[in-house]
Amino acid sequence: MGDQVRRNMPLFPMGIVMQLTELSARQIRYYEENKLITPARSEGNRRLFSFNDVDRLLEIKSLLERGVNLAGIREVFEMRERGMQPLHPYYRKEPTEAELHNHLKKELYQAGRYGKASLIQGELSRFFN
Amino acid sequence: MGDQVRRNMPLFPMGIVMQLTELSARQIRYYEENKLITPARSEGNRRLFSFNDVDRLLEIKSLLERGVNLAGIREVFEMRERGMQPLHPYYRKEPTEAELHNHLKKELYQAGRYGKASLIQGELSRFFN
DNA sequence: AAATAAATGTAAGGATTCCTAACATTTATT
DNA sequence: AATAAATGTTAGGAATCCTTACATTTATTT
Repeated sequence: MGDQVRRNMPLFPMGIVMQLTELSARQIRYYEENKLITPARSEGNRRLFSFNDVDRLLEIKSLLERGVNLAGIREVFEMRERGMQPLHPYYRKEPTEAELHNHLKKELYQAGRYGKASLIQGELSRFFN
Repeated sequence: MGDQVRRNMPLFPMGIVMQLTELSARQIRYYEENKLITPARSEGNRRLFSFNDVDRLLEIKSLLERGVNLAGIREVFEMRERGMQPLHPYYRKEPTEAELHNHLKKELYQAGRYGKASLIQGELSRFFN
């Protein structure tokens, strides 16, 4: 339990995360804009990223490289949060039904391969122990 | 081996390290001035601290709270680096002989107690796994 | 193929964080 | 009391990051 706390501690500034993930500031901010990450902020409004944030960014990058778009990635994350059960159309809100689900399925289908393994392609935290 | 690499990665800016250690910027810079830590620098000359740096700072703080002065802490660190063998007066340079050794010994003597355990009193890295 | 949308680049202006240097203060040692 | 050690405080300047807006590239849709 304290583990999640630690992994969520706001620690890294933008510059470091850019190096760690090899993403541009623009990309990182755009992903935040799209609710894929929610880094903390300093008193002066600067982003402070946690291990979990960095992990997420690495995963986002990996999925993007596999051709999944941001909407798809959002789905993946939501699925994970809801406990791995894929969303049923019945529970969907407004804009879709099976479409999005199928779309995602299709996207993920041809993605069952290896990531680029740019350096770390999973959990950054596991990198530090 | 890659472990040491990771623990030496420059990751944290001054502000975060201040929070993590509850030390002032002045203190941290002063300890660097006295060769107790050697944080990396960004291209723009900003300090970037590693896990090892933070660990060291926490240890410095703990030793200071136990009454050890900076010279004593320097000795402790040197001893550790040289493989735990306490320095023999014979090998000392110029300014001292048994004095410093005794001084240190005396300092450490009344210090065989518990630290304040401000939050983390050992290895920060162990905090993240 | 043209239009639209998604993802990223780039630039400007401003705010925050950090830097060094210098001097002041507090605490301990001589 | 004088000196030294450790820390505080302030000033001026530089680096990093912020948001906003517009441009470009790439993919999708009509």
